[in-house]
Amino acid sequence: MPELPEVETIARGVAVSVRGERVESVWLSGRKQTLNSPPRAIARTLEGARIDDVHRVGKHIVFELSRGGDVPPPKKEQSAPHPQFIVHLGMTGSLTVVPADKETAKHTHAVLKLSSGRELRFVDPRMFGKLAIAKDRFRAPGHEPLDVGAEAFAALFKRTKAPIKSALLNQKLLSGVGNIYADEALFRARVRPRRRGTTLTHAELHKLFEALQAVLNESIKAGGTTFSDYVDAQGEWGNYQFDLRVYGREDEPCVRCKTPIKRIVISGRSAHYCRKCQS
DNA sequence: ATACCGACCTGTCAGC
DNA sequence: TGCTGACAGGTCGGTA
Repeated sequence: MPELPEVETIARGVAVSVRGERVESVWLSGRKQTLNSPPRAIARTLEGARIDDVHRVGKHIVFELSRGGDVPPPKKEQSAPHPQFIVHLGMTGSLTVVPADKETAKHTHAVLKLSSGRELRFVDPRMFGKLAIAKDRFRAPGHEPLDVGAEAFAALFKRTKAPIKSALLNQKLLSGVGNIYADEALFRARVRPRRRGTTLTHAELHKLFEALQAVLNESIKAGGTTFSDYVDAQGEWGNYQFDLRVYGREDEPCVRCKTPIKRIVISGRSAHYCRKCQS
């Protein structure tokens, strides 16, 4: 489900709701595939911890934890940085902060009881999402799409032989771009998804860089894209689905030239483009 | 080293 | 109505 703009929207919403809260207890569904750390480590790290902040790294949501007010840590751990709680939403994950008496949704895999009496709930029907604990300074494998410079961006794709569409989805290059925004950025830059990175000119790479920044920033402003089930921390829908120009518009007329939008499959993912506008 | 492919899961929708 | 197959916003490990 969620790509960078959706994850950013959720992280901001969750941050406003839970900053400063203490985690009183943790319940996990026990489904192992939803966890990337042992359940005991997750419970032990979270219980009693204070949530200092919540932010996005790539497609991950990072909770910064501390134990302020507790007994000071033993000396050897003095320099140990604060642990982090990492949430990846996969395709269908959602994270909401709700009153404790709200009915528990099907496919709920984690519930954090907060000091305010509310609960932070992780729901994920397809179980592609993951919960984990990081020791400190969690890093995404690739560059942040909104922080990378134009030259670094160009260099990244200039040396990859894969179709540019696949390269944009490769989280080791850029962390945060998914299927929707890859298609949208390629359309705006007028680049065909099957073009190999090595064949792109510097001008094309530069246009692609600008296009990607634009679609991501515009979508964050709109609160992300809602297709079926995505909602932010407050349960609100995003609005960027109304601004999509190619994604999900197979056979509909191109907004620029009226040619029907094509859908093809590139390494197992659908790619949408205009065969006239994108060369 | 690089690049595809299936697998991991459940839900929904179109077509028969 | 109900079955079947295709498809879905993501990522991983195995294989060529």
